[in-house]
Amino acid sequence: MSEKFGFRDVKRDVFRRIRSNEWGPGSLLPGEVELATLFGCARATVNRAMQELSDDGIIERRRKGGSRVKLAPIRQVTFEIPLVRVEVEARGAEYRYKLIASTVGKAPKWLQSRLGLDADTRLRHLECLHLANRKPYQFENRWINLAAVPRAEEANFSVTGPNEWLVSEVPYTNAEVRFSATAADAKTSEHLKTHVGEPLFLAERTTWLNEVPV
Amino acid sequence: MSEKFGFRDVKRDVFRRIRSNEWGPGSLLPGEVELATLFGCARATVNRAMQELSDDGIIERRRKGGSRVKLAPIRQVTFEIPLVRVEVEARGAEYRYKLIASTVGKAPKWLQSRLGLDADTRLRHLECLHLANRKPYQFENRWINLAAVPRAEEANFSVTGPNEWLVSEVPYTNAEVRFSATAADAKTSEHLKTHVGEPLFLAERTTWLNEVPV
DNA sequence: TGAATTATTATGTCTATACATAAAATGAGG
DNA sequence: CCTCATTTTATGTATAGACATAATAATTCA
Repeated sequence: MSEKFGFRDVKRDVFRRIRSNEWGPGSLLPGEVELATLFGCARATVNRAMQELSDDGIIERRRKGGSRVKLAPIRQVTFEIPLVRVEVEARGAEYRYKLIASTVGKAPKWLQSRLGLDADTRLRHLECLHLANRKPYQFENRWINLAAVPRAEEANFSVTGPNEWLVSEVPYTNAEVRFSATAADAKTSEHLKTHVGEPLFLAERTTWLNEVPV
Repeated sequence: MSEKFGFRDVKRDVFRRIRSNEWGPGSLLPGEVELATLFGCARATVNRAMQELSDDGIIERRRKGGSRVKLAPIRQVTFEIPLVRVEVEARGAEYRYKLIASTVGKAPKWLQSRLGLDADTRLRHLECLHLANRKPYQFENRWINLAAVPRAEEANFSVTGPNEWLVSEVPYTNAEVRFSATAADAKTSEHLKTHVGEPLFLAERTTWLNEVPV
């Protein structure tokens, strides 16, 4: 017989019908009760399925007036930022890490204004190189706000990179990531990522990753 | 008195405690029943909250053995790919679109192998320019698989860009997006996005976006 | 002792029911 | 015909209770 329909099945099936154009973009699709009887399950089950489809950006829902297929799909992309080490090792390459420079001091002006820091905020500045098979893979240029992460002042980054260190020390950071591609001169081609820290406990991080073309 | 605790409140509060390091990275946090009594709500409510935190990549859950705070936060980033037009207009600039070239023919070899197409798959090739305040903003170089979207053969792209057209015509495409920054010579700096179509009805799309530095 | 079996436990999911809420539809006055 | 109050309706959320499932812990037996 037909097995039980769980919310995953419902979700899958609704999604299938959307893809197959049975329910086209913008069209109003059946109400939860209707779908519930159609699939032979409780409304709550359908609800969860639809909720997730909504979270996934497939459909749009409004009280009274039902759910409709979103006009513009694909608009959100989620992707992961792997640790460099993991990234390198995933390619079967040998990972190496090298600390180039490490200083503690005040923030340069442009950084102050960009992040809204006090003039006398002390930062630790690190420059490190990540290597894959002995060849430069990524250059990491990082400022760590010592007011946010005091322990970073004494940490030893000669073995472990600051990224991995932070990940294991700092609970959570609200990150804002921005990508832009500027014309690449020999040493300055960049993906620029800016992590702006959360108010209370959190790190404010700024990272310039200069990717050397493979 | 204390208002009712909904799953949002639970989620918020648990998240707060994680950020404040009350429950640090890797630590095991209380079970659902415990949290339920703590917040004075049903287990199902807590469950939903935790489920979402899990979806958001904040915590990790395992049957028997509870939920723990993820070691590596921030690893996923979700961002949106806006329509170029919207993006431009959001900056208060005047949007203009211009079709440069439009041909129909077979796929070049490198494209065939990249997407796994038949040798005689017919594609429509478009080159368009998106302008902001009369200045070039983005160059769009797009191939549309006519086997997947037959109607694209007759569509007129002189007024509406192919992206917007597709969005309104094609139900859903499973997209794989890849970014890379190659050294930018005058006309070829690129974000490369590859959309691999879904089996049945879906578009296979390939888009090179050459961003001209502002 | 070690491997196989069973019990325990936390999460995963479904259900029926109830009430809340936002928005559309309706209807009453003006 | 317009405006405002009222009703209707689909989704949003909470709940108790039940069973499923996976993984660990405990126990049994060879």
